[in-house]
Amino acid sequence: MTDRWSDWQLYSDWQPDLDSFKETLDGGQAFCWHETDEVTFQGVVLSTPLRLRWHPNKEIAWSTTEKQEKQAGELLAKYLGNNKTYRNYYDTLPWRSDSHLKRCMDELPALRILRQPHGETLLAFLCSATKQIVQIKEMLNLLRAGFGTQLPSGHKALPTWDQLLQVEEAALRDCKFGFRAANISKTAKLLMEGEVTLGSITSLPYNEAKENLCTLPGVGEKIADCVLLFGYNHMQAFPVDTWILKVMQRHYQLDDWTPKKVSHFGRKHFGKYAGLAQQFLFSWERKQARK
DNA sequence: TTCCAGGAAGTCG
DNA sequence: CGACTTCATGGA
Repeated sequence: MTDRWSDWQLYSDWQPDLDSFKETLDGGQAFCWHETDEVTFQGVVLSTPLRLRWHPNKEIAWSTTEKQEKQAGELLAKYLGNNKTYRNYYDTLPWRSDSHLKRCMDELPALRILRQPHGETLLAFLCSATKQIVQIKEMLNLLRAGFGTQLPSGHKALPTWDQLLQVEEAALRDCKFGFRAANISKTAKLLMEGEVTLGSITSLPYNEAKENLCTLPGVGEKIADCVLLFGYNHMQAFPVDTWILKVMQRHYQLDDWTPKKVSHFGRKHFGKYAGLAQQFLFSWERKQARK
């Protein structure tokens, strides 16, 4: 690594507490961040190496490698969002009438939904099926190390979907992808053929975008919702995984509901920013389990 | 050892 | 439609 990092700069549109900072970056939305010390994360988004550091006055500082400051600043503005948007999101969620949601929001008062690059989000969540977060990170790190593009700074970018076309399925299995390898290879071909493209989904409303994503092998409702929420900024998407099923059973008395019904309930009950509510519930439940 | 992990898709009744 | 299997791999 020939890290030559720029000076730290202030990110003025987010003042999180430490827990919200950590949970947002490394709580199961993104898998590219690793802690370098108690208050600092390092990662590579597309071809931009980044460091983010939390300060006790709740200011966030960032730095990138030299000559990338401009593109890094623009990327972060989209990736992390801004105070004005989130004041509206928080205010719109039904915490006034939902005491469990309020409890979850009080615990992580500055939690945000990342807005990640489309291709990287799809790739990550195709890896996510019946894997723990640490394992998803390992798979993606192996892929990055083996098949990613070398950056001038010495870091590596994740392979793009075009590049994944050149990666044999067996090589993916060597990166511990298991049965997910075939889905990645088939998806790479389908995206190349152009019936569904990551760009064409951008302009579609939530339901149509979800239908399109679900035509890709290995993408069902849950993974589609994750990609739409964490990549396409569809805040009404309500991913239902095993944790959320547990949450809705324990705290909302939805016993024996199917994931499809729970997803529908979530969008109705929590409203147009249901995906943010989902992340509060998800993070809180996981934190309880760790205790 | 057994169970489960930010599931999806195929089969069977 | 719903219930059950299989898919690979490793953590708890």
